[in-house]
Amino acid sequence: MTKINPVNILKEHDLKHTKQRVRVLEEISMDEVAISQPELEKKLGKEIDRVTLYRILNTYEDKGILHRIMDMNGTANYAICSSSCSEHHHHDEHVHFNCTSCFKIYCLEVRIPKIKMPDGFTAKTMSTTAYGTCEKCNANPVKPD
Amino acid sequence: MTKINPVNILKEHDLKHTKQRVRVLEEISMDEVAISQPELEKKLGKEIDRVTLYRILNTYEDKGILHRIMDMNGTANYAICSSSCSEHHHHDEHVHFNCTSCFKIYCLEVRIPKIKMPDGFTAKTMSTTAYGTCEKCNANPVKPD
DNA sequence: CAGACAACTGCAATTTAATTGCATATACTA
DNA sequence: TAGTATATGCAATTAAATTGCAGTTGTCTG
Repeated sequence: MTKINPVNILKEHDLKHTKQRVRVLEEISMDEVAISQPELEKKLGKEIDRVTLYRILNTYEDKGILHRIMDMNGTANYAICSSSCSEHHHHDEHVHFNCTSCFKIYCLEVRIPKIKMPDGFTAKTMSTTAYGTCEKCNANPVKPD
Repeated sequence: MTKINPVNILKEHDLKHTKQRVRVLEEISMDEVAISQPELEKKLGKEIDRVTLYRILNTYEDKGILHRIMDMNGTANYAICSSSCSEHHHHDEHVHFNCTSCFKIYCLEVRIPKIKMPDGFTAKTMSTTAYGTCEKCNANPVKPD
């Protein structure tokens, strides 16, 4: 995962520079895996109001700064978008890996293969998630934190 | 979509035959698209208690009778599993199509292509969803019901 | 650098979704 | 058809998400 600069990202997207917004970006870029809304809330709950967090995440998603990955429970997970994402088009068409042991979600460096749609169906975007055990959990079985 | 017989399905899975369970299967097999929990609740809310519906859906999923597809909003959608599904393994590895206009979810007759995982990652199941406009909405732009 | 405007944040209140416990009703078995 | 196990419905609870609004904080301009 490339090193990101929260302040630049905000500038690039015409967003005001506030400490809450910077903190959210810092936290999300901390780890190379996606982070869930509840985890974020747990980590930032003391500094950032619950509602503000929702709003920041929505703003970031709209602007193409984050992409959102739903896990099997319908919980939102967030990861930094690659630089080619824009407000109007997300280029997050890589495969995600959802570990069923530690529940982490990884953005893999694997593109989603082209799939031919049946007649009449027009696909704009694709989402693929693999479920299984990740490298860490395969190495040493571990419990979620 | 093959014609299903609710009573047989219940028998095959050692589930008691109740009118609520039959109704849920009837309703879900009505259409060839997956149906969301809220839609089901809207349709069956007069006959079946909200809580009972949750429980029936969970039971069916556990037993491999239904498979659950999460849409972009984290809402659960349900479709009848192909007959090869069992309690311990779902064979629903076909591509889903989520229409962003009418919000229907289709189970396509397209298998998810094999994708090679990075070293250390073991994938047990895969899920692929295409987002776009379905045949009906392509033919005549329409609003969701 | 100060003032003004627009936008963001936090709090309170509300809405919506999901879960749990328990009493009653219902299916299956002998 | 009586007995038992299980499913259902209701009430209450817990959790998640949204909305409105007042007060605060950034940014721009003069």
